[in-house]
Amino acid sequence: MTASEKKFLKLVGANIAKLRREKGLSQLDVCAEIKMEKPNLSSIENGRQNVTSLTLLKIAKAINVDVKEFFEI
Amino acid sequence: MTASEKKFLKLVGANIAKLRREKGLSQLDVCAEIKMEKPNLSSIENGRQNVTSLTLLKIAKAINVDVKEFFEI
DNA sequence: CCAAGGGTTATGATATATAATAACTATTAT
DNA sequence: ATAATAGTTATTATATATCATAACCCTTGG
Repeated sequence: MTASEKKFLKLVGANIAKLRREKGLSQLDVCAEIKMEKPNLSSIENGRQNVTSLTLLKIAKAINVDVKEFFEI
Repeated sequence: MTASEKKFLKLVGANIAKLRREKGLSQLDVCAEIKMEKPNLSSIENGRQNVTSLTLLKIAKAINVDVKEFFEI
């Protein structure tokens, strides 16, 4: 994994966390809705995971945003 | 995989293919640049693959668009 | 003090994305 | 007719995302 790839995953994760908080949701709230364990969401929000499209879709639905918002710079 | 998830992957794949063609690139052009085999790109463009963020990043770079464009409805 | 809520880190099992090859169709050019 | 270009389908091996559990660090409230 290159440095720019790491940076990219960090950005995606940070965007998810930011949007989630703006909606007043905890990691646990989101996890409950999409049946994900909180360590895994944490891992994604911290950019340690090369998350798949469908996982992004589930998260986006849970926090009521469009997936594309996760990729805003 | 639910029907709406399938639909979502189809949309992402169709967006990739559309943007690639708009840039005048063949699947092989993109594959050469990102060292991917053409059956795999075909699989993604046809929505048969739950593509990861980093793979989307590579494709986006190769066709010179932002990843978020792959998620436009 | 201790319990609860929110988040992180580490780790192992299982499912699946990716990488790779071969064979196929269809179209276009020689 | 045949060679080349563009794309698809099928299949296998390997890498890794996901799922799951346990243990930890805060901060805040009782």
